[in-house]
Amino acid sequence: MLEQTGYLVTRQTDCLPTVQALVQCYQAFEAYSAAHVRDLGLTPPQFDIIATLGNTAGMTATELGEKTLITKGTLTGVVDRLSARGWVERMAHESDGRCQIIRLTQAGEALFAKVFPAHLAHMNACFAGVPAVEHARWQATLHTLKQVLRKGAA
Amino acid sequence: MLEQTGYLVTRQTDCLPTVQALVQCYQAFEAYSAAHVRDLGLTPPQFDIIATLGNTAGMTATELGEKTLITKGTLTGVVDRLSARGWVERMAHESDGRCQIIRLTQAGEALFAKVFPAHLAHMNACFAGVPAVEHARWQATLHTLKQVLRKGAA
DNA sequence: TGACTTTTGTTCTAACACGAACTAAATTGG
DNA sequence: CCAATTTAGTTCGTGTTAGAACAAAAGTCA
Repeated sequence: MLEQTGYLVTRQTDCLPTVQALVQCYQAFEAYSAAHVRDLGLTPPQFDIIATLGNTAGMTATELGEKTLITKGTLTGVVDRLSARGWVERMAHESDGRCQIIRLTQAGEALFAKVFPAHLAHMNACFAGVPAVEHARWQATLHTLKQVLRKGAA
Repeated sequence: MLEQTGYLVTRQTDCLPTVQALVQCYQAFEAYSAAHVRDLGLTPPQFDIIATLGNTAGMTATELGEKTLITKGTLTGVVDRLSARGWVERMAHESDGRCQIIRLTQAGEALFAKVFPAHLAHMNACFAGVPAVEHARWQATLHTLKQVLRKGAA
């Protein structure tokens, strides 16, 4: 059946190999990155939040969720656990009673100063010897592909 | 401090933009794909398993886990739920008492025949008008990047 | 001002994720 | 042939995930 459609409909390039390559690529990254984050004593979302709050004066939960792509329902729990360990704190917003500012504590800043450079070095080690030109090519390709996927979602 | 290292050590290209582009690209795919899978009444892991078992005579849980990249501990639960809905069944392995064969039931085959082509079409719609050459470029780039990330993990 | 709407964050449910501990079945070595 | 090891799958604990329902605070507009 499928073989006979070629001359009737526009031949559709199969996107499966592309999608599979993307998924496998991402999973390779995730495996490499998450293992190290775990060694640092954090979960990937926890690391994301510490990294996002580092070197800032804090931000609202909504803003933090947008930057880390963590939905608000999930964010509550993750922030709860980070707060319980004394790394972040919630503060009332000065003018908007609905908002709260989430920011690193002193201990959180210390943790950030320790784990962020360490993880960056771990990631860079993976890319040792890769020229900047290659990075530029990768980024261009990934941005194009991202646009295609976002366009489809609209 | 960081600005002064340039002449002492090999200049290290920052991999962060590349990694961020990969993550954003994957999340764009995931959002687009998962929304449709959910509309089909399945979760992404459930769809993965149905798709993997389709057009096969079944396979062991270990094999299924390797193909879908679902950890064995997680797989038990996902298969439990699919089994409860009557889409897959567990069968004893003929020679190895530790193994079991997991395969689609009749209802599972019917589900596969319905949802797999539908989801493939949904994905292909996203890539309408993209020439095969572009797909080839994307796949080559993603494979290269995957190799880099896997090499680091070794 | 006061009803309507939007925004913010929490809570809830169902499901997934991973590693570790565990049982049972096979395999290996001596 | 039997003890030690490996492999297959389940169970368990902790944490993440999305979406939906919810309450409180702001904002809108007549």
